[in-house]
Amino acid sequence: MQSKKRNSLFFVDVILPLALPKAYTYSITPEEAITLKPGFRVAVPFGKQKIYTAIVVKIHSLAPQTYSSKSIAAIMDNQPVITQNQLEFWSWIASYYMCTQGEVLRACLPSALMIESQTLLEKGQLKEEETHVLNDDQFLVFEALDKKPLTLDEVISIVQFKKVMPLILDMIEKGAVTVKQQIGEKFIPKTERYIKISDNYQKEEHLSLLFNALAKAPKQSKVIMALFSLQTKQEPWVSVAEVKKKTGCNSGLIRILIDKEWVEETYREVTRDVNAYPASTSQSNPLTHAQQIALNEINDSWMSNDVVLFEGVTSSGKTEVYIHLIEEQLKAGNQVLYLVPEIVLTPQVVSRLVAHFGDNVSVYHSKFSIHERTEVWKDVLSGVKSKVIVGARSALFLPFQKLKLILVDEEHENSYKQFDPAPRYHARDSAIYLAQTMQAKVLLGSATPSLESAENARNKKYGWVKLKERFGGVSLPLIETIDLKEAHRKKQIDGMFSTPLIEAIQNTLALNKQIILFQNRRGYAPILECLSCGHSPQCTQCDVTLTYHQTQNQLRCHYCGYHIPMPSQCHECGMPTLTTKGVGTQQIEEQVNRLFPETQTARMDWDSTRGKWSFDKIISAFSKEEIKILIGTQMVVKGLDFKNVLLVGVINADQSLNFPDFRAHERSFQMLCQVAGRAGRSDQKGKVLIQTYQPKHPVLMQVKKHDFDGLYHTQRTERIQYQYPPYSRMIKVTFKSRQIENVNMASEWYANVVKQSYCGSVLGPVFPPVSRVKNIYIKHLMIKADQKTTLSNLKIKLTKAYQSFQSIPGFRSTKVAFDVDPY
DNA sequence: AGCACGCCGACT
DNA sequence: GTCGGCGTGCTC
Repeated sequence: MQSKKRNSLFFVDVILPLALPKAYTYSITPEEAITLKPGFRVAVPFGKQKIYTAIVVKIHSLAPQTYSSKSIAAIMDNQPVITQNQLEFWSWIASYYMCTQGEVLRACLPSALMIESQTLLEKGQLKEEETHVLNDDQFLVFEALDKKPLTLDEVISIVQFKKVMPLILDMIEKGAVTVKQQIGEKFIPKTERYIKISDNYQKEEHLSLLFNALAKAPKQSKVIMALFSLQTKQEPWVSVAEVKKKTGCNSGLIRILIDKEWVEETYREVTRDVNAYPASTSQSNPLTHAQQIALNEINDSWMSNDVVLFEGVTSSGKTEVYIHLIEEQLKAGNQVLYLVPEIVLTPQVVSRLVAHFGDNVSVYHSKFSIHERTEVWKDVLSGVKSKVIVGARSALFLPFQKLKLILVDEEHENSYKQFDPAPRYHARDSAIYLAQTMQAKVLLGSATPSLESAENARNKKYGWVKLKERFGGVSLPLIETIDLKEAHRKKQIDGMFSTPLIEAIQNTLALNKQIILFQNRRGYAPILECLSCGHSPQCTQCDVTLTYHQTQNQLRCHYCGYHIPMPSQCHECGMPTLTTKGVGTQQIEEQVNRLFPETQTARMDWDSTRGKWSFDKIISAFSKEEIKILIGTQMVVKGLDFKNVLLVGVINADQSLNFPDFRAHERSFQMLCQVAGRAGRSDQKGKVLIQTYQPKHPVLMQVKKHDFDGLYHTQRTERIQYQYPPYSRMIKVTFKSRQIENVNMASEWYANVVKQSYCGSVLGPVFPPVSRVKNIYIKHLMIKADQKTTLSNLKIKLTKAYQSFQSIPGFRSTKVAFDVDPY
């Protein structure tokens, strides 16, 4: 041990993927000191047993004075996988959002690049006859992988020595080993359904039997005929999509044929690279006059501003302008980052980009498999492929080389903010910082900008370009409110549907047009209630009422996944008088099916669309007009472009307007405008009906007039008056502990310390609406930095207070988390 | 984040 | 008398 210390002249400081406040120092050999540079990955022993992948940030020869350093286990790269620019970006994120660099590292590196002790290794593609490329130890491991996947520790016990990292890395290189998918991010291959005529009926003579049986079912025989004509000798299977296209039949009909065993079904995997996104049918449109002007204005504005706010009403063709901007950058050989709020919700955007830029486009999203993500990471790093990255917020962390443009689409969306775990960053704000460090330009696009961005544009901090004309001169939809109070009084209501809405749906169906019904999810999950005693079943581990899930006939907890079968009588009083209360999309779908039994409907929310491909299925069915009425939450309104939708119904606007949050009005406006934008994207003037108990609400009046400026001015006045962002800055501090007394004491103590050192406002601590999750109690403290105090000053004070907090025994078991700009 | 060490309650 | 709960401290 001693000899190690004496011999070491060279050291590396590394970031470990843990919530540790500082870098750790390891010793390296002179040869390693020549090889290593900042941005290299090294495997390091940490603690008694663990091995982690760490990132080198500094190479130096300052021997640590207070401890003796360990030496690294292995160098994992031939060249840096993290750029210098990224390291600087990490450190900014960590300090701005008050977290550790390790947490940032964890959030941004694809896990395949982060092998550690518990990572599972699997047998790779390498064939038995090619195993001569492996040495004896490697062969031993290779064989052991036959039985089961191994962890690094298990590999160590097989080969009987500790430094297995070089060995494993070499095996990965040779294809003998791959990193196993982690639980929770299972690779779900995209599948497509195929059917064929059952083997029993394939022979001529049996086929006639089949047709006889189907004599009275012309639709069914049409499908059989189609199958017969589409199948070939080599390929009896025909894709369901093709059959549907040819015969216009629906899934129900095919189901019947399968149930009768005349037809068999199977699912086949479809390759899932970016090009699997269907190339868009829309051709590259030359810019309209208005778009061309906007494009010029954006370019002009970039001369004097790094950030430009691009306010374009829905259907004004913002994407077309983006495409031209991207084109300019590609010609110059630069990289472009196109941020979208939720990648699953934007297959149409991806399709259009692929149609224009082909192989240059890569998609990056945390839902992708680790292998796909690693692929994109390496492509971006090489700077050769992947020139245009379409991604959700985490795409910000890719190793860009020549990033010169960042597009932030739907800039106002709150899904750009990460809430948990750390780093709790805002992708829009972080993008602006990142762009600065790379001399890149930023374009913030939105139909309804956030108040922050609008304010920055007004103050000339950002450029401001507006595109008010809808593409092809499509007129804005007519927006009307329906007074639910009056409807109740006149008894013009059936469940959640007022008579005017029902009539509008009927009229739209008669025109053979489509309808979207929108239900805001917030506060509207159905719960179970006993009519006799008023009891509602609660989660045993969280402070929430269980919600009713019809599909599984279960009561579930949204926070921890706890679930029980639907009870038949009340647990409290034993009476069988249980009813469901609250209206979710499920209930609306039931009512729609009752009111319009002949109509094809579909429901789309986070429960009904697990995984990204079921979402695609609903979308494609709706765009092919197999579905007439689409019922859904927030996700139906995002980035979807349906030509045939003429009516949008908002079931209830109130719960969003009345939400207790200073952003409720801004959010409601943005949401309703976005919903409204789905109506009438084609030739005909669309219609939007909003059911509400407050038809005179100022926000609804502004929505009706498409009056963003009006909203902006009323909101601005309000925010200045009450000192809400952007006229103050906020930091939320969260306290968590198993013991309720601990959270109470710890949070009170901390609040007092902050109050003494700071004269701004400290709100709380308070229990949040859900104050216990998985048996852990939670308390929140809000701290406002007014204009006198800078945000960084406040952060310093909060950190100091936290340091004294940590020195108090008894508080150590209470976890503290900071959320800067918690919006 | 893990993991070991250490001090208090319910079991053989 | 031990097993095991989780509070505390440390990891280069």
